[in-house]
Amino acid sequence: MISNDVLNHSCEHVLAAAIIKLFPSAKLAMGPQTHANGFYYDIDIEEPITLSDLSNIELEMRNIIAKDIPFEKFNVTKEEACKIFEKLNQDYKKEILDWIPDKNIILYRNDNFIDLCRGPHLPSTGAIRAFKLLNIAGCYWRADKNRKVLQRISGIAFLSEDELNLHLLRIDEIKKRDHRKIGSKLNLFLVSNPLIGPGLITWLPNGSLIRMGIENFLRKEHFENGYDAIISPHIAKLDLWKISGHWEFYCENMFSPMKIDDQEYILKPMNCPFHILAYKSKPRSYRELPIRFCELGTVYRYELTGVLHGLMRARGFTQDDAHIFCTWDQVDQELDNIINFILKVLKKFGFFKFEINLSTMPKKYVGNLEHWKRAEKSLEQAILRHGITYTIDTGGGAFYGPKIDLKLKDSLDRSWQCSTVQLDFNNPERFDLNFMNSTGLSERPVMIHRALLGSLERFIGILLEEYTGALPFWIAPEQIRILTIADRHTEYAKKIEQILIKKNFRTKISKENDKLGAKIRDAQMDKIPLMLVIGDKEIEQENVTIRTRKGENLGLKNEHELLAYCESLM
RNA sequence: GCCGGUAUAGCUCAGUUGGAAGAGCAACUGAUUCGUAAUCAGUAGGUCAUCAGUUCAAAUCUGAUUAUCGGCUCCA
Repeated sequence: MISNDVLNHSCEHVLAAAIIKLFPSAKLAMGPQTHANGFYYDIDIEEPITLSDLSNIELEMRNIIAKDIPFEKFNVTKEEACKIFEKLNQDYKKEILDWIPDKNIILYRNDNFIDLCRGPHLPSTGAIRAFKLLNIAGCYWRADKNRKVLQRISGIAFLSEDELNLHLLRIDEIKKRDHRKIGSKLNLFLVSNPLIGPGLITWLPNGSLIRMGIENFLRKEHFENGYDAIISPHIAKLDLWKISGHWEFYCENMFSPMKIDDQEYILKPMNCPFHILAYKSKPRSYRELPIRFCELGTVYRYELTGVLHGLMRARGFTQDDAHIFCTWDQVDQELDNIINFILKVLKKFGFFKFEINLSTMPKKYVGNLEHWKRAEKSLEQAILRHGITYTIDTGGGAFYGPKIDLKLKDSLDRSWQCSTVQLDFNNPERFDLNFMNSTGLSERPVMIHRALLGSLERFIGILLEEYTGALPFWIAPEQIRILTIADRHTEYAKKIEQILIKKNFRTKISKENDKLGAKIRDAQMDKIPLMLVIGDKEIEQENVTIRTRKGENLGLKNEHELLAYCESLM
């Protein structure tokens, strides 16, 4: 059984050999196989490679594969390797040799192409059955922006044409589902208006309905789970961010201060300081704990223009944020509640597969070590109690405490990080938070930051891609469209519309002077979950005919049956 | 921010060697009153992203700016 890693790795050597043949002056940098089933090679080459060059390179690669050249492994000393790459004029390889501690170096050879490589490889190039070059990109040597920009050619290899085609279909499917395309087709949001600015989102009526639907759902759930609401401003004095430590540790993600009345203010990158001050607004007793403050808080973070991506990565976004203030004894129970809450909410949106990442103390951190260890342990045990598989990201925590991130898996098997739970014993310290314990002594509470969906914008992006815009009934901006056969049916249609609106369903009457077929087509294109057809027959029997987005005709229903059916979809 | 693409009507896109700005859909107007994915006809819609430059002549060539897309974590 040949692993994908070995296959991709070998294909990458074929790519390098092809490039050297076509561009003899090219200097090869590095070319590992990627995590996502593929390979790339970074090369330093004078002339820019364009997409049209890829087919030539592919052609040369096919030649090499057709010749079925064996991969020969051989050992040399570092000095010998250095001489070989000197002769081949491969400076980057010589640099890589410097980082390798071993005295003996493994090289691989195909024909007259030699590369520095640990292997393993396929026996020969002929074993590569299917591959494709996908992309060209620029990137820095060793990801260091002070060093030379190289050209990266990336591609993918498989053991069979079928697998390759499946993969290409998947790439196609991902492109088709791009939330930015769906968003503009369905008039959901503006994200690229040059007068508003990059990474800033304006919700159009239908998009606003989706967002408000989610917000209403979240509010209801939070109140049922013992949270209290906070509403905080979008800017605050720089001093606040100095106390919280953000100005010191997070300033590269914050927008520059603005001057108001000789004081410096900052657009908020987080909601927590406001919730902390809300906690501090009066003396607290142990009887009040845990205190759970929630807010759909819009935050602004500076992101490099190059990393902005529709709703998925924006400069202004709204978090379903909450901060829980509790005693150390209450932490475990609270963590359990939060994980249950997260799973419940994500399942409501149709996500059932998850992964968890536990991120531990980073190099840049505040607080004492003992608290860090205790907090990391609490988080780990909370995960274990829920039996979800998890991985540990050493050093990936926030500067003020460790965290767990929950990723959901979508139907194309992509994972998205949404939920996050962070323990914080630093801010209570910084802001001098207290409560009176049962023995009359002042004690310091622990703080838990958590978000369920993360950013509403991003989550809606994920939903749109998951459902290709055809959102479930309960969250669809327009749930029901009423289609009349002829003008004389409009009056009855309006009556049905009023009945539905009174029950809080979102519905519209199709206004076009079109045939039924055209109205159905429009509704299908607009991804409306339910259509009600009204003609002579329906009016006569005081019924409507229900047609679903999937094309099912559910037949005639009276008012009561219609409402019951709609209710069942909520 | 950096590297490389891209920018033409609301949307999807044509536009040849530099020589009069195009189509389909959407919109609007009129006719049609129709039973489960497109009725017909007509009208209107543009500083070819912006600003400079080359040229007798620029959507087309050059430069800058803006926006946008793909990358910039994986260590032989």
